[in-house]
Amino acid sequence: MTPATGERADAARNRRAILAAAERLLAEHGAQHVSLDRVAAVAGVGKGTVFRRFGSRTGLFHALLAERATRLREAIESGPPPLGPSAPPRERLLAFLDELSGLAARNIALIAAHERACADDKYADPTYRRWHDHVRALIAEARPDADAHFLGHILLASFDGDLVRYMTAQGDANRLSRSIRALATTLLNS
Amino acid sequence: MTPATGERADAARNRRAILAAAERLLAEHGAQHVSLDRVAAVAGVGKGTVFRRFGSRTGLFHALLAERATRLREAIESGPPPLGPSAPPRERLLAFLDELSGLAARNIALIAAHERACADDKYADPTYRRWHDHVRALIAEARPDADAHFLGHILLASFDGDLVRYMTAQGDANRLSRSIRALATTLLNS
DNA sequence: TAGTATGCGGACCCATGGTCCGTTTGCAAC
DNA sequence: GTTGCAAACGGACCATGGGTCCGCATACTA
Repeated sequence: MTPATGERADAARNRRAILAAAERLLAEHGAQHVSLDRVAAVAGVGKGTVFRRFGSRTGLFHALLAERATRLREAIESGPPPLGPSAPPRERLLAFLDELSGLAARNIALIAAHERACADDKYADPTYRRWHDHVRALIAEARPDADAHFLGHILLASFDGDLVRYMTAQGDANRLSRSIRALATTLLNS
Repeated sequence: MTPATGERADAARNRRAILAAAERLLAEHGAQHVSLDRVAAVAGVGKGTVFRRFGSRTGLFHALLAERATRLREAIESGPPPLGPSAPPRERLLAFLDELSGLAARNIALIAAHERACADDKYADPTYRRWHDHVRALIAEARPDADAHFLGHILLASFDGDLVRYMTAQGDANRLSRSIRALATTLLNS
């Protein structure tokens, strides 16, 4: 994230190393066993460097998630339909949820780590807010009578770490996205 | 919870004191500032006693929640309709969700504390499992075609600590239960 | 090549969950 | 009462992990 134009060469190198290390530890051990000490060690930098770069544990995981979500964000903001602005809200919402399903399924450990890093006041997390704003706006457009704010949170709850883990652990790789589609369709069509 | 017939008098007294202390701290400070040291201090017992009684932080909050949920559990298992077994699934589910809304609204801090205590593998928590089993069975009965397991988790996600806090912080005391009713109705009738 | 802002790293601090064990105490048998 | 002991107590102690600090190193600039 944030290439920060004026960044010194060693700083940039370390930033990449830290992100890569966190990613690797997340993949190897669960979300729960990634301490910043270990991240620093694996990245080959001091602990202080991690904090200077990312401010906190929360900041680190947010950066990691934001990096992963960049493409999706761009597609939503200015891409072609069905993700982009020109598609009708129903299709756009379904397309967005599909993409998010894939993202979540591919990054289970990251989602879980990010979740617990944001445990108090998860609604404050920028990525979550962006997603929620998007979903809420689409719901409000498609169904002006509903509590779009509430339903937005509910739809995004489909990507809760435990739920994604459960839904993808059954050998049926598409169950998650299928069930979410069904849910969203129901909510939009009723 | 668990009166444990053979329990010594001092043990019983301390158990009650600990639960009361936890409850009080939860109410006074947020869910995040309740350390077991403080609970022990406020209860007027040693830290070891807290752990001997409840095993862990998770165990303590589970006991607290279970205590609060006892009445609801009994009503579901053997009470009169609409909560009890003799009511039709639709009404039964709506009644259950209503009760849970009230419970959640009255115990926001506890819900939040319990949530983070069960952060890894929340589906392992006995109270959550009981609720989910109940909801899932009712959904499956009313709508055999749906992914009842998934929808059960989604419905229960309505009682996420942050969401409850948000929904009740707007001055409109009934928004939570209204929106959940609407959601459940939609899911059951589609 | 020298000067400076930027970055580095790891020792350090502290909060907190969890353990351990010597001491105390409730309870029951006599 | 007295006594014996299982049960419970409590708080010192440990390990972990997030976060801070500051003297030292180094990438850039003129």
